[in-house]
Amino acid sequence: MRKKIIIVEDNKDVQEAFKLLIETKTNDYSVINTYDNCEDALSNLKSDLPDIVLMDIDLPGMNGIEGTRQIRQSLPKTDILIISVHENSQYVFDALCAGATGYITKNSNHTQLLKALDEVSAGGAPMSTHIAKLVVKSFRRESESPLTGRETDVLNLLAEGKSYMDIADQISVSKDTVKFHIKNIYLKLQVSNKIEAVTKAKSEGFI
Amino acid sequence: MRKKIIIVEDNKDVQEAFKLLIETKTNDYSVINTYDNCEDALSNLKSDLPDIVLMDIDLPGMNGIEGTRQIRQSLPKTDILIISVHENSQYVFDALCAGATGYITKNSNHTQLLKALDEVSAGGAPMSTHIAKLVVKSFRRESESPLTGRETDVLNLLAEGKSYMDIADQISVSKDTVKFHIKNIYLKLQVSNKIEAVTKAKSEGFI
DNA sequence: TGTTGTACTACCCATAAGGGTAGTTTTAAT
DNA sequence: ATTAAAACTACCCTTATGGGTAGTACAACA
Repeated sequence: MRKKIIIVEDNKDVQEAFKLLIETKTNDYSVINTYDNCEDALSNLKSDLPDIVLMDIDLPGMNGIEGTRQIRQSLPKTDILIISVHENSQYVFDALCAGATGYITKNSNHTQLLKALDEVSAGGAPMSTHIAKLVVKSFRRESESPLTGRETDVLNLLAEGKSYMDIADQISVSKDTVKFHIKNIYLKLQVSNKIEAVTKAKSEGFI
Repeated sequence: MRKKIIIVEDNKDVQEAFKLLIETKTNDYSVINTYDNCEDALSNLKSDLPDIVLMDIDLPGMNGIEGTRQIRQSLPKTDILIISVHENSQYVFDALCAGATGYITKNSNHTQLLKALDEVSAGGAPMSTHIAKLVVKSFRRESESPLTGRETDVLNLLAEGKSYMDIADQISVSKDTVKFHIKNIYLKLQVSNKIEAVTKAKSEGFI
């Protein structure tokens, strides 16, 4: 049985192009409905029961990211493939955080789009090279923290404005130990005071 | 002589609708060119020499906000009126920061659009009620800072990780004066150390 | 004219913070 | 069993920080 697809896209031409492409070039998918806004798509969701949603981001009314969030809540097993003109990191991360399965750009060619559908069906997460780089970079950053667990704890408390003594009490070690950790934090972050350490750690995503 | 208008809008229908509206309903404006992306508009800017640019935000390639910035640089006296579907604060502020003269939403009716053009010509800054509220709110927040100018300067330097001495040198006052300002900052923000002061001031938008 | 807000200077004092050095213990990997 | 990293404790010393108090100078405002 063919996988059911719905398209949420406010540009009629793009909508038709995708539909035509999917209906003619493959036998594995069938576009059962198209919508030009999230609201309409959501109200028919329970009757459509799509396997895959092709979702635009810039939509009148509710945007595609919020739409993604709501579809996810309603049908957690449905895959949502974002097809957007935006390649900036914020959109990509927001979309992925909202529960999008993949994120490809509108300038992708036909082969790439169909490949993306197959990837989604196979449990993959298709995204363009550029997008993939952004995502990889974000993950690398998260795991790249040079700080040990303890140091991260200390730095978080420092960021709250706590004194060495406060921190010592809170994590049940001596004041000198806190000092020791902070000295190491400064070394690793190449800074020499609390403010710089907190600012740098925040900007690098360590805390 | 009629004011020269160019339209930057990727949707042909909207483009045509605006053009028709302006050409038929008024004698004060004339649409001399339409573009569906910023790049094309920019390359003809010096020959078009428009008085007013009607600018969409979601455009293929360069977005309308960046486009606004570049048109401003090239023709500072040209007014740019953003016509967008987005009503969220970030877009509005980014657009206004980029140098947009006004910001109206696409669901504005014909009368409102023409009124906006007249307002722009008269040196005004047309925006919908909702948008205006956002802007007003942002200004209220900005002027709500309890800190004096000097205190704000000091706090900004403090936020960079500078010591009292560093700050004193930088703003050419004594270390004790810096201390004095910082004491007042702590009082006003109800905090008792640098980190808390910086964190609070940042979250409240004072720095 | 006097008041108020802002900016500034100058002390005192106790504690916090930053930097150096020297170790022990725990835990995880080889 | 050995090593290495992480976590921890302790001491020294100097400077930075924060809090208190007491003033002066100047411009805006009533």
